[in-house]
Amino acid sequence: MTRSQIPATKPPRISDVAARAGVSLSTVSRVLNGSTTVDSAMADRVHEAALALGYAASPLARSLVLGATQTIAVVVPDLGNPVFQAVLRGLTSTASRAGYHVLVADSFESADEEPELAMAARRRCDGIVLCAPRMSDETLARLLPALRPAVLVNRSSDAAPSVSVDYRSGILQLLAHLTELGHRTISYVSGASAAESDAARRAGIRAFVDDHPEVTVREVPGGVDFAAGHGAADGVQASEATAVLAFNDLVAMGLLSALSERGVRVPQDVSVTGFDDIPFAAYTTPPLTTASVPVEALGTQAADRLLALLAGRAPDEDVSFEPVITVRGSTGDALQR
Amino acid sequence: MTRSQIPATKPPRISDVAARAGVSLSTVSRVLNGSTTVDSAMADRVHEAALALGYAASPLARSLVLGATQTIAVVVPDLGNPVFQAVLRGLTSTASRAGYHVLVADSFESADEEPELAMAARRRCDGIVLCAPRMSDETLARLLPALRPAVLVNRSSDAAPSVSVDYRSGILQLLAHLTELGHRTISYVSGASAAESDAARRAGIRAFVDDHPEVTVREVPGGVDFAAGHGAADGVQASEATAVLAFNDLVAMGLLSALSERGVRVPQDVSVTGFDDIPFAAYTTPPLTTASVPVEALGTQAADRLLALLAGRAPDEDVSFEPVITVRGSTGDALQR
DNA sequence: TTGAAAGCGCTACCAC
DNA sequence: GTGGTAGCGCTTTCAA
Repeated sequence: MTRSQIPATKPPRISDVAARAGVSLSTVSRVLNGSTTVDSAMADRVHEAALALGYAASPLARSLVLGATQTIAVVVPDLGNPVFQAVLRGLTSTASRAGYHVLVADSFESADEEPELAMAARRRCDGIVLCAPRMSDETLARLLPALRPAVLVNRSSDAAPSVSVDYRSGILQLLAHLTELGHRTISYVSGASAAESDAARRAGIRAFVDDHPEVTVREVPGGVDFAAGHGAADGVQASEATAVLAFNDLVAMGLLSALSERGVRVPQDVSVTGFDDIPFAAYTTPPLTTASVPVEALGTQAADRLLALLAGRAPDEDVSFEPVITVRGSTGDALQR
Repeated sequence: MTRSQIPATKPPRISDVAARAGVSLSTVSRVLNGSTTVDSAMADRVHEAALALGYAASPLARSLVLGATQTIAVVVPDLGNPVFQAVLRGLTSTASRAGYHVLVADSFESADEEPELAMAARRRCDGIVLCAPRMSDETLARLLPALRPAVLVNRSSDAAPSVSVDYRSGILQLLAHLTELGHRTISYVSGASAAESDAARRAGIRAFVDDHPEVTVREVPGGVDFAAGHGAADGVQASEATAVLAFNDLVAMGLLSALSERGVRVPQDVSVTGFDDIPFAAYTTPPLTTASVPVEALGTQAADRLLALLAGRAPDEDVSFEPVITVRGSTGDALQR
């Protein structure tokens, strides 16, 4: 190949700048870090030399001596999930404003590899944001001391600050909405059973059913993505429910798709709700009734807490966002059946 | 706060392992890097000590001495765009399989800050993948030598390998499809005018119109997201076109939404096409006819090339993916009008 | 085969 | 105010 991929010249080092400016390394370092008072003529010469050479201190060397990398890591279970994409986005935005870089690690839904992945990421930076919904409490507890400073997303611990969503509240609102429409037999297409967020939805369902004996909710095994929703169609039809609560919007969309293939009309034959209100929920056929979650805020707030920790400040209290339900076309009156 | 966020103990250093195993630093390093032959009894002692101490070499220190960080960076203009999300996903998957970490930098559509952002990211890692559709050729040419090794996404250069999409071909296929349906007056809702991918679409349109004098294509200023598509509805209606080519799926979805609000039926009143075939394009109302782009492959192929460069191998030839059009419900016969 | 020591590039302490 | 110099934690010659 004709195009060389090796940088033409190695980047200049601090000694090059010192030599060119005719001063010591220490002086260059001082000038460039704007610390102590330096003779202004000297400072000028240093700046001039640095500029001419295109010098910038090696972040690697600085990090080693300073003990700080100006980088934070985020571990997510699936970068293909709009929720984690939004978290990453919020995180990146807040981190970069504070001069921090972001290292991203995708565990590809493999809870087994998460501890190692998190540790590896953590060792190359100053702190970590962990989105590990399926990691066991024991593993998390064992891991956290080595990960600190760390912030948790969607799970709580007394060993680290956290930001989460009140899934229980969201599911209660969704159930109230469906009940109001006259639905009495409802299916819940569940998510990953090990996840705290699935447990929270279940708890909400139990609480609601206890208060409303006339309502029956049956669980249909699901998952967290399109395919899981699509595959749950059999179970949903078998349940004879008039409405179904899908674990999240992705599952709801997969279900919508499978239902449409079978000629089942939504919401005339069955109502469907999602969860999260991802940007595309408004554009499905029919548009999805769902519980809106401020997903990007999850990322910014997690970053805020981690940055506080890194700055030696006390992080804000743990926060739990209340979803707000958004009624669209996928839910309708049970009597229409 | 009761929960300390400072790691209980500083991580063990190589000297701790050496002391515990009763050997020199050099020996520990050799054993752990599996290089030269070492006495097996000694090696055992070292491994034992390392395990007991939970030792892992500081990536920072290793990077400094080795001159390699095992990290690659990716710069994207907008992490909220499904296309770049997919690129990131593909990249992360390939990189992690090769033992590389990924640093992600979002320029938030600010072309001005991209050079600095890219440089800052590049300095902390071994190579970079650049998605900078709006950066000027001059800036790119100036930047590239300092960024190398680098791989470009969706723009070509003789100074770096690249992977891209043949937008021209995709737009030609879309136009052929619409023309076949009888459409003669078509609107093109454009993207960012500085982007090479927009220029490629324009070139396709010009070529098509040259060959098909009976077809007229008028340009309506657009953008790259939902809002841009929504805002283009006025222009589209004013153009009296029977079909519209949206810059991408996001723009198409925004347009679909605005059209629906105005009571314009798709595809009865006007046909709409997108571009990219993002995962949600199949779920819009109506489902979107679009040109499918193997967007995750863009990321994996970019990573492959960068990893080749880093391994001192010759990267594969530049690749240009041919979109394949996927006809769904948003396009229909022009005669239905 | 093993250990001592140099050095990756930088910052910060300590004399001057 | 400025310049030596130790040292961040590690790998890798070079001797022994």
